Amino acid sequence: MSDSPTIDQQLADLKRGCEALYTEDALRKKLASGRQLRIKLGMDPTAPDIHLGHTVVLRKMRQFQDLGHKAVLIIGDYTARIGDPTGRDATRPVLDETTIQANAQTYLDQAGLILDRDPAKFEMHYNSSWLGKLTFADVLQLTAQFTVQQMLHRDNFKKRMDKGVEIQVSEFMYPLMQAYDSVVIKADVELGGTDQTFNNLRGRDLMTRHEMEPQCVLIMPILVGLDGTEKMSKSKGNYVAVTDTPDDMFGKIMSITDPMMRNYYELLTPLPMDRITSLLDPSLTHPREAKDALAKVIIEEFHNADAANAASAEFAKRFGPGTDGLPTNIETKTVAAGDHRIIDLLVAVGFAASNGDAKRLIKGGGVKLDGEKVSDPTANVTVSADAKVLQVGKRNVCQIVAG
RNA sequence: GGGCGGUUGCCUGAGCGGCCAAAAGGGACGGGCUGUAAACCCGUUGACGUAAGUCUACGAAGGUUCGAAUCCUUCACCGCCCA
Repeated sequence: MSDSPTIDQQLADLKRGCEALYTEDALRKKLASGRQLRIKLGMDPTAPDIHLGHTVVLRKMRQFQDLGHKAVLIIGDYTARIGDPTGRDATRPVLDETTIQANAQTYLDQAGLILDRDPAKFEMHYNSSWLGKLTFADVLQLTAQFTVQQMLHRDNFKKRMDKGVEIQVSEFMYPLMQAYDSVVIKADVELGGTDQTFNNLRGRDLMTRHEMEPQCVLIMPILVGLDGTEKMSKSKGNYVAVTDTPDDMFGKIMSITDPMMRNYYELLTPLPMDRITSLLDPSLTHPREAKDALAKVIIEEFHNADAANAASAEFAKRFGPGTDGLPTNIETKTVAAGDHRIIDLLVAVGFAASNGDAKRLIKGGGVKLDGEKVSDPTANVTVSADAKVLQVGKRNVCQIVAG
């Protein structure tokens, strides 16, 4: 960021938000060496949609890049054949080649929103390019560097043993392969989430055995999802995708709880800590404002400042006091002209999952037509060229036109 | 190979042969209060039907019953114990 921060400053910045660092002294030494460090980040090409949770570690990578170091992205296309046992209590299904390629590309596109793709600071490799060339003898040699005890020590293997859930022998290979990646690309630092600790530390072991300077391992915490309890993940639906629209991002971020703001600020924004502290002090900043600022900073990163401001304004217009609650751009749905039952319209525009659902919404008092609450589930609506505004709750609004 | 126990709605989980579309909690959704925050309060939560009601659902397939999520048989998967 500034001209040339001291090593201590650099170290402090890099440690921000981080959960664990193996080891601080080693990293200091590497930073002090003055050479461009090779920062490794492995990517499992199974989940193509990047969300804020993934960006925690990507942002850390970007920090290294900004200090002049090189991001070395490993697309684990070969490791994906096994499936990372991490965080699983069952074996993962194996992906086919085409899917892996497509996912890797998507990942790259989206990670590019955060990483600096300047070739001087960025490298990408598919680990199939070296893992695929190993002979059986090579693999044997590799396996000899690790022990079964070491593997069984690992938490999730242990759990699966206890529960009697099968563990394929091949799954033991996953950490080995990942460790081998570090050897091949001569990593100085490997980044990962807490769930990667075991794998990343194996990289240190293996490098030591290869008489290399072992990589440092920088572990970032897992970002908690919008619900405030589970980790952010696509399957939980508690995520903000980097490809979300500014309005969506804004709305989602505004819905997090106040206590979560600290975590999000620290892990998802570049703001200095003292600034964050004052934003989070309710006597200095109203929590709503702090959240608004948080949302804007995050949106700026994936879109731009104008989009962020627009999203904020739009949000205020829709949900602020003294407004009609209607979005600026109301989505238009076309329906055949003539009379329709209100419940059919609700289903047709996707606001209700079924007729029964539509009736329930009406009975619950959640449906409005042109601003008027609808209370009769059997009501009919005449659709013509004049747009009628249909609302369910505060979030779902569209206008209906004959078409 | 033998013995025992389990498999229920989005999830957890209770379910005397009829009163079970299935308790309870969670989640989700709608309403209230707000800062679309949290907490809290209220309501809803299989499909179709204005409704009466009909249909589909309790691992799978058969069977016994006027009637089965509940009983029997076989199968599948899981757990525990013995060899």
